Amino acid sequence: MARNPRLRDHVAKGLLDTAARVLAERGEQAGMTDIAEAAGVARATLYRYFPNRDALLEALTETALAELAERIADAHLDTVPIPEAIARLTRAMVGATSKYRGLVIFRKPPDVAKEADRHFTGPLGDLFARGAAEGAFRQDLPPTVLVELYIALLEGAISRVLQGRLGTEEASTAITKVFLQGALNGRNGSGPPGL
Amino acid sequence: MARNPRLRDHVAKGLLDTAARVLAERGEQAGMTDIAEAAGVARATLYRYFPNRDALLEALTETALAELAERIADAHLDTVPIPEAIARLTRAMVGATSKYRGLVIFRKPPDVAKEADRHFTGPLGDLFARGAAEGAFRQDLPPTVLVELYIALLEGAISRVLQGRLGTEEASTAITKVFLQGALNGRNGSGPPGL
Amino acid sequence: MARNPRLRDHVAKGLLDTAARVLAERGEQAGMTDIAEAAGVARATLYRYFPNRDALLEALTETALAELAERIADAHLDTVPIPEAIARLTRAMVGATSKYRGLVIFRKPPDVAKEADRHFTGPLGDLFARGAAEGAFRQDLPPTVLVELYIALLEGAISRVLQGRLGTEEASTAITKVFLQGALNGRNGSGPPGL
Amino acid sequence: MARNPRLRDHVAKGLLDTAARVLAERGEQAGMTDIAEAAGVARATLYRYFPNRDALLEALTETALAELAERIADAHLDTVPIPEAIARLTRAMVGATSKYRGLVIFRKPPDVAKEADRHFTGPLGDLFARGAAEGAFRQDLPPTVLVELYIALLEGAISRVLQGRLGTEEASTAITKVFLQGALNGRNGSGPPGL
DNA sequence: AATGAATGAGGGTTCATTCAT
DNA sequence: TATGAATGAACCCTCATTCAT
Repeated sequence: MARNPRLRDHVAKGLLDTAARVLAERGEQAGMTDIAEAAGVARATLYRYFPNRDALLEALTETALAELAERIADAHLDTVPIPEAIARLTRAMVGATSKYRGLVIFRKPPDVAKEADRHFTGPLGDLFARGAAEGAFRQDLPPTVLVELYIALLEGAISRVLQGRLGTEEASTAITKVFLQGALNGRNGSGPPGL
Repeated sequence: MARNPRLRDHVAKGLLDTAARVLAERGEQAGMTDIAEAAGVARATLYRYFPNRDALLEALTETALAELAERIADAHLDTVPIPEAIARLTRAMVGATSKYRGLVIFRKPPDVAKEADRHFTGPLGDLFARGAAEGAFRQDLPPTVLVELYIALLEGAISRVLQGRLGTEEASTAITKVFLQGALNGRNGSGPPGL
Repeated sequence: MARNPRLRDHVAKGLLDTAARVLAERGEQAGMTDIAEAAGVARATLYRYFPNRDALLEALTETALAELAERIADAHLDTVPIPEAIARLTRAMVGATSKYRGLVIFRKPPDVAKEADRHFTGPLGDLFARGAAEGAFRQDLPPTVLVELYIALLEGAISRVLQGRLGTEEASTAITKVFLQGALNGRNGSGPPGL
Repeated sequence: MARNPRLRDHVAKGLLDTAARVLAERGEQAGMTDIAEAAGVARATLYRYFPNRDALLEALTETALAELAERIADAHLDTVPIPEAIARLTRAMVGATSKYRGLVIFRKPPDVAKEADRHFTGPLGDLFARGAAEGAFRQDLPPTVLVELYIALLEGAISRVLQGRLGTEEASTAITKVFLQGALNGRNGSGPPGL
């Protein structure tokens, strides 16, 4: 009785996990039926935990973003040079998102914008802002565009990881390498340090 | 009666155009009703031309890919150096897709794989194969991965163009620059040294 | 083709008839399923004619009230003395409503108020206003209360007719007699001694 | 343990009170959830006292009718003349029902018939039987019909009281007056001219 | 050939009811 | 005993698809 809320949260988490998996497999058009079925509960039970489909999706997004934020925080991006920071960020995101399927995280911008901005664009924006301030990036493209391209690479990589067309490590390494070489400022002749 | 097939094809083309427009406007969840309505015909008529929704989407993909292939062919990629080829290819793709909305072109991979491979992976694969043969690409990543990343960038760029977050030219230029600097082999003195 | 609208209206009328019957039988909580089933069509077909449950109920009410209004108009209440007018009105209403079940006509006041006022309260109000003006009614009760009681009698009578506990004629006669003797002005020496 | 049944009955009574209140407020479509919530117990607890919704409604009706019967008994209808008896009866019923909301008492006839007949039709039937025997009622309508009309007036009055369209006293007085004048035997020279 | 009409299957949601603690 | 959790059945509604004209 004392850990009733605990239990409840635990079940809810389990349902979210299942939902993540099912949405990843069947696509965003998977129905409540599919999710409930996959979770081994009745549809009505699913509704006990999430009052409607949107609530579930929202909770899913929130969870995914929270996990992501935690990983990003753990990476202490602000204590290392830009290249290393991007390498860490990439690994964090590709790793974290393999579970929550890119499509969920990178869903309709208006829908997630609020939460995403809080958890995600924040740190990422900080990182790129620092890079720009340090003159680490190439000067012929605005940092905002670089951010967009980086996210595009991430999305693509995550999507391919989820499809099994790329391994997690392989994908992380590849986009880190390509993006760093492609985006960093090569003026010091040095180039990014080895990964 | 002799040009019945002609006429039929012509009408089908018109329906596909409408479908492309409606799907672009209303998103992939636009219904047959919307399409038929927008085309000014009855739903049943739409079904006379495309036996079911999937057939329509397939035809749409096919058409889009064909248009794309034409543009790519027109670019004569094989007559110019790799960097220029990639620049042309990028412009062609970003430009072409504005009509058929990325989501249609880059639909569920298993669905489109067949057609895409025929029209699209073909030339694109040729290009990257030539690049690999010429040693134009960095050696620490397999060409297939580079192709994936390139496509990821394209998808992201197109998506952002469609959302109005990036201009067509801006997007083309940016991904060309970043991808080239990031993917090309820097041994010829340019770019940062290999990672 | 020419009588397409005709046909459509005809079918819609049929569905309304069935709906009236089913709602009368199963009560207001009868579902779209019941109605469609009773009409021998698929539920989706029912929705072709009435976009949702409320629309159907509204149409039903409207139809019932229209029929009622027609009957009332035919009765030319303003050409006869009050007692005869009330007798006619009663017959008209009890007769008309046997089909559309009182519950439909006398539904939630806020819901039907608009239409009801237009068709129904109008003539009825006129009649009682005239009666009041002529001094036909007893003076110890306000005419508005008399209207309410009259309607209450009507509702009760109709309900009992629908339940088969009273015959149509029997009910009409009874409430006419009782209401007239009870509501008319007995100044002509009649009426039981005062309470 | 000895007064377990006592306690049980006491709780059940409390639940019925709450149910009466909630049903009066939210209408007959109030759910078990609403009732349990308003009573401050879990839904399952409600089910321990009333095995299902119908049982609860039945118990509610039973209670209401019992209360009614008590009031009627208190009125000692058989000790006063018919007109006074009807006046008392009317006040008793209109007053009593404010709590149990007419809709509960006058529910689907087949459902309540059993109970109603036992508690309610009994005394009321007795009253009208006496009236008929005394020759108090008009002779041109059978007493059974008069009973029906009287109940119809009661229902209507109660309903209007509950809707706030009529005051309790106002309603009681009005239907008493109208019904008496309308139903009593006018042999003493009264009555409106023949229809 | 084109269409209005009809439909079955499914989607989200609610609610009375049962189960297990 | 009281309760939170779980559930199945039903409801309203939509949409891709088929039928008959």
